[in-house]
Amino acid sequence: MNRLCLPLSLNEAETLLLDDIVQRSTPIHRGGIVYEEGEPFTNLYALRSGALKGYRHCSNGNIQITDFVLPGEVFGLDGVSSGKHQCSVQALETASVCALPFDLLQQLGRTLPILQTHLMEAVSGCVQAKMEHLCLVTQYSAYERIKALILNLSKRYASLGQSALHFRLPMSRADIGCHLGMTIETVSRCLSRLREEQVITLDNREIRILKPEALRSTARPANKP
Amino acid sequence: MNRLCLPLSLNEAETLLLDDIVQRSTPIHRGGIVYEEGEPFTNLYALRSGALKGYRHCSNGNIQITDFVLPGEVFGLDGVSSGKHQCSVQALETASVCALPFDLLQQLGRTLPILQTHLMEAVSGCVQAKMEHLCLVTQYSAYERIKALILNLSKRYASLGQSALHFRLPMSRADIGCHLGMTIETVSRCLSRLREEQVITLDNREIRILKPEALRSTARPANKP
DNA sequence: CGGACGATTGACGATGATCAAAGTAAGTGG
DNA sequence: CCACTTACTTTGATCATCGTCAATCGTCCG
Repeated sequence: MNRLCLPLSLNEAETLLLDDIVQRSTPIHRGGIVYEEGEPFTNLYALRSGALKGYRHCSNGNIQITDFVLPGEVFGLDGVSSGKHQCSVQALETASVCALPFDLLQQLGRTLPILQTHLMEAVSGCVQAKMEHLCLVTQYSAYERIKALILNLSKRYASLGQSALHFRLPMSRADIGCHLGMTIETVSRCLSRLREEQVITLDNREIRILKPEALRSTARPANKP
Repeated sequence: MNRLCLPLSLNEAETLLLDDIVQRSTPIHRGGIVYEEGEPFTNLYALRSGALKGYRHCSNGNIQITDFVLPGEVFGLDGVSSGKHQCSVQALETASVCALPFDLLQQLGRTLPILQTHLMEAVSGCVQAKMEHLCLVTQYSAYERIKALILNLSKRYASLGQSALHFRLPMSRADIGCHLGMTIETVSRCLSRLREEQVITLDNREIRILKPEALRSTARPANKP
């Protein structure tokens, strides 16, 4: 199992143990589904390459994109508690995914306590991220939200060892809008504004960050402090 | 332990077991803190009377009210994963709280599997609620959000055996605004509109629902379906 | 080559934030 | 018990933001 798959600090023996339970899947093409809302929760997953979006049908039937998954990230934690997945996950572009059967992971967790810890941290980080996202969406303007998303992606690409300043947006404007709670037109306008202000250059989905510091939102949120 | 505290279907013997570990606290007055963000997670809590708000400091220092707690509800689940509370909880009015030491709960869970199950369901329900809330905030107009909140409170009061159509809002307009992502003025205006439309009557915080069916948002969300 | 999809841009209007003011409730101290 | 302060709420006027509608353009496919 590649270190890309789970960012754990394991020794070689431990890595081999973990390696045993990893199942590699055939590549999933654009639009392909990894799992769907309501399916029984059996695996955690790690994304090896490509990009995914997690989304959910709200009570009204609307779709809400809850998160984007980049290579090296673990996903599928929705459903640990209920035993059923609460979200669906779909490929934004051709993707390769590792499946980690959860019961085996838990078994392994008994001999490798660090695995348990990492798992817990992952769940907790996931919840925390959701709350930060809620805050972003309720308290910031569309422009600030876009800046935050770009910054977020930038940080995550950087932590994958890729360029923090030059990458390709794997998702459409519609996906961004659905994630941040705004229309595609507003997404497009905000991106154009960032381009005009020479904070970024943008060629379709190819983005280059010119002024990283301008993305760190020093601006106060829409609501009062 | 009162059945109000944990809505579990336990037999008498089991109830007695659980009763042993419950710690009742002295009443907490308006503005009092149950626990704060960052504190180590040691207890689950059940609210016996009064009302609470859960809130969080976002990365920008802003406050986001994540939820309101009504009597009979369990809270404190934030922090199960990380071991530290991710939210703070404060009393909106004089409140009485039961503390359930988590380690004892887990111990008890080994002999009472149903307790484990209920706990898991609680966590999962909590996550689900957060996602519904995200959906509400990103996709609905201020007016719809207010309707949803009233309906939500109504249902919860009903499930406590209180009137679903006549109750007192324990929180200020500012709290509502902070929870739903809008200003106090907009909150007030939406409430006034509901009054004009004779969906509710409202005397300060005393609310009476005249047309419950009008609260069930048949209206499509702000964004496209 | 043409059709479908995605993205951009403009014009317009509705929603909701902001600023301001006044009214109401609640708590405090005499 | 009342005067007074403070906090909370309501309402109005104005303005910015963002959604809607519409047209155009570019890109990716078959």
